[in-house]
Amino acid sequence: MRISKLFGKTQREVPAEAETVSHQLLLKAGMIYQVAAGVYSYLPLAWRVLKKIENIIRDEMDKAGGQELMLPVLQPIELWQETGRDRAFGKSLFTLIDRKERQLALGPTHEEVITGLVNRYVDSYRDLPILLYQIQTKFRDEPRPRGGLLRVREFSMKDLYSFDSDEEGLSQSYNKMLQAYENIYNRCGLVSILVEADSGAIGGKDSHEFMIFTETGEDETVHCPDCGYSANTDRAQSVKEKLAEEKPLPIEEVATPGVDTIKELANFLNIPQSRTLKAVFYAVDGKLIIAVIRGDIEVNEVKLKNILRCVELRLAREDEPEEAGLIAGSASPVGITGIQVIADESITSGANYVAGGNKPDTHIKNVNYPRDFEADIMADIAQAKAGEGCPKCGGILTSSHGIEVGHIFKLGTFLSKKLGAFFTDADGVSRPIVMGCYGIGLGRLLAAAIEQNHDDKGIIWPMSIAPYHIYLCSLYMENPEVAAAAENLYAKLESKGLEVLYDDRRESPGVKFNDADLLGIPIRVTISPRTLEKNSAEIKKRSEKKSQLVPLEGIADRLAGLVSSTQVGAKLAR
RNA sequence: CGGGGUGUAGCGCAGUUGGGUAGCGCGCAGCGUUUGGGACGCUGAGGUCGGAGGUUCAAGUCCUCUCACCCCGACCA
Repeated sequence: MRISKLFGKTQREVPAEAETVSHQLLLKAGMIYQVAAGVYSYLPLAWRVLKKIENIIRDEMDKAGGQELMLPVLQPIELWQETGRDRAFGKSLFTLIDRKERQLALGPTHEEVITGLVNRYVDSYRDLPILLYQIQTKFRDEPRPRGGLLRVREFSMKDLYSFDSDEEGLSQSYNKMLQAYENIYNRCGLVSILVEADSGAIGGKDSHEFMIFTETGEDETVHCPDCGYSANTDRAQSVKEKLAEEKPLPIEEVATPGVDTIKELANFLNIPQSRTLKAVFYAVDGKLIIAVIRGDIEVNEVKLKNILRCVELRLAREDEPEEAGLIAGSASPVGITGIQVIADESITSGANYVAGGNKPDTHIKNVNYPRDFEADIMADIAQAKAGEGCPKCGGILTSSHGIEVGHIFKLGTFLSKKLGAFFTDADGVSRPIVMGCYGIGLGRLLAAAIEQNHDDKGIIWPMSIAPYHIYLCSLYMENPEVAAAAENLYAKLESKGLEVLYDDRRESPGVKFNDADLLGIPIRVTISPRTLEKNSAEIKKRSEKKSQLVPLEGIADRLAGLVSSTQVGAKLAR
């Protein structure tokens, strides 16, 4: 491809609104164009990258035994109502009304549709297992699109669905996908890590995410350097600081004027925050509840939501506890009735906590569970954080930010039961199909690749997903010898099947070199009067500082070798 | 939805306080001189100042309403 003909230009300046590196570089390189919030056009360079990623994914899915098919974006809303996932997705579901006044959803994912399809064609255990996948556009009306391609409302995604006759089969399918995903990230030149995850609106039991660590990642994970335990903080467990056991003392009121946060309370009484009990109010599907947890620990809302099996969970507004007759700032479950109390397991150890007095400017000392209050539900609703103990081995957890580039789920049978997808087993008994699903967002993967592979000059594409292999940079195109040599080499490289981006513009060297660095093509070949004096061209890898002068004689073969030898990228970390 | 912010030429911004002929840099077009790390000179094109309503002799600037986009929280590939 000649740059003089390429649609899209690099830009010197980039809109101030772009904050993440990948967003800035994609805009600066002229690879994407924003049409609306979370909606982008891909220009040719970005599209080439996306197709390369897609082909790697397709290849690995096929190798794992997947069969590709195509499913509709338009889906009747009834299908979503049948599984109840219209409520789980809530406002994220794009819906529209057709001319006959029927409500349709734009598919945010395709479990419902594919299960219906499988139901029609699978009758017997002999038809199982089966792995089906599609790579296509999905729609989610995200509350807040952000970070360029990292979080958008319309995006290309690969989803594979597995259908097995039992849990054992599901595990096998799951492991196949696990391996395929590792291969995908590896081939895309990305270092990813597998972490335990929450399944969210998709539903199901076990799920894992593949994370790419970056400074700007929106997900937080904890991990244990000792045993390798890794989990998204959405679901991570941890061993909290242990408190000394004490003999329970009698309850005692204490005046605490002007104190209404845990921090103030601890300071006021000169005790650690871990000796206090915190009461957090949530509105759960319109109803008020209290979450009780040790003062030094945060409530994990994902865990809480899962336990309550609710659709909407949010922190209560300030006026809501008051309306219920509760004193925000001095609230506790002690002596409270008529409101659901969910307590964290952390409060079962330790003793003689300080809790709210349910009266203004008053707290109570020596509160002990279960002596002084009851919990309707006792569960782990604690947020894990770095420095706490590993739940598996007791090591010290660390944490890091990352981008979720893949998510796999063991769905089990809840969708097949709801949608009536049953098969007949070897004993002639009708059973629900055991399902799994496995997703990768292509655009996000593209953005993550940039997040992980760039420097202050621009992108550094891994060879396997680079839009082109070679940036052919000819300096002083008006010099006929340069032009002739460059054209000659361009033709030769293309004839060898190499993908060449040929900078044939009459621009100054500075412009060309800067664009080459920005666009991040893995290998740069420069031809100029200077190199031609020695019958040579200069070869430089984008990822390295040094360059070398190479004779034009045989250079095409040499470059072909260089391209194939740099195909495979980083190894997967686990 | 809650909080914060921004809308002026394709892009980056100034001008708004205190109303008075719409500006700068980049980019774009033409000519010339240059050029191994974002060159220089001259000439030129390009703007419903996000939109609607209002105040005023006069509105980018003041008032009201509204829309879009970005950032922080709840959601996800």
